[in-house]
Amino acid sequence: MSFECTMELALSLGDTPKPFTFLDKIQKRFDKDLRFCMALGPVIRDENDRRRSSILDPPVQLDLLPFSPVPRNQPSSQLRFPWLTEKLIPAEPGSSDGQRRSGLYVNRLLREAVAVEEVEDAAVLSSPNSAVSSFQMGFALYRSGRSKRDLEASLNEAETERAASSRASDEEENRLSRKKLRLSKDQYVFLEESFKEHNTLNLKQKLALAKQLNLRPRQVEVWFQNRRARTKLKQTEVDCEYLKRYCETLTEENRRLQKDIQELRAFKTSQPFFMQPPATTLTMCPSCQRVVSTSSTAAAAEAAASTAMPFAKPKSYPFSQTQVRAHLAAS
DNA sequence: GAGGACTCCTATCTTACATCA
DNA sequence: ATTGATGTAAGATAGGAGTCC
Repeated sequence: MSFECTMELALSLGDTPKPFTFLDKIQKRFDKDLRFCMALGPVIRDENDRRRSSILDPPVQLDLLPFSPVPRNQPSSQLRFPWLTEKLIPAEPGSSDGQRRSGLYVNRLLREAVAVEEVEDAAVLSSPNSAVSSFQMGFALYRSGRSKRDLEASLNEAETERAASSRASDEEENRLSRKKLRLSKDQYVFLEESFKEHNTLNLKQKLALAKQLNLRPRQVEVWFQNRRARTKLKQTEVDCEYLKRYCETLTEENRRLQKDIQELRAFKTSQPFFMQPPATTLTMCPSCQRVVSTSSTAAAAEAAASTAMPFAKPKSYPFSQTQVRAHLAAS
């Protein structure tokens, strides 16, 4: 049960808040178990506004002043405002902490209102905040003793009534705009197939796809964006794994070559007069099993030493992904 | 060159859903 | 069988950068 009334909007600034006169009037007129509710809703001026109101209603209602538990002599500035508890209105997706704590998400309502227009004319709006220009602030009293659950239930009830009187498409859009979309399997498969063909869309393709899948163009656009981002992420993970394995292979190879160098040096020291290096030495890469010719053993040793720390100071990655994969596949 | 429209990328939030104790 | 906690995948948003006109 609610009571509509006209009242003064009192603001108290500074350190010595004065008691609001309308509080006395209210408490004399009604029983003491009252609450004060402020509502934020759309101005309904014409049929378009009325259609929008099916999305925007019920107005955001804020339970401001719990009269009964607060002693009369307590300064109103010390009242705890319930919208700071984050309970009355759910957090807005993507909002900053500051916005989230405020619990009042006008932008959300604005966007939801815009969503209706977007569906109606398939226009892609780049600035969703521009469509709804004005709100009216309404004040109402309602009897306390009702929990927030009751309040929400009554809001839902009111919303149901309003929704029933609005167009079916609005109702559907209202539901969709509040619930997260889950693509059907068919939609998903179709989008996947499209993505395989081309992972970016031009405007024409996007509109065609949206029409075919009964989605909004923006939804198709977002799906492709997310798909690209997650494909890239997975590819990065795969590449990272490849590089890790390649690095391990090189490290092992380097360790073995260092050991060979030590053995050759030891051999050279023990038999200096018989150490006549051949003009050409054939060596085999242990990973890819390719035979490599070098002009001398010393050159081979030098070449081996130069690969000792291939990732120590990389200026840039020296191999293409294809080369790395071919190398790993061969090994 | 300035500015608007548009797209893409990236980071992040939010929600639906699955899994498990 | 149910339920709450938790993790993950995916839809959605915001903001910055680049491009085109």
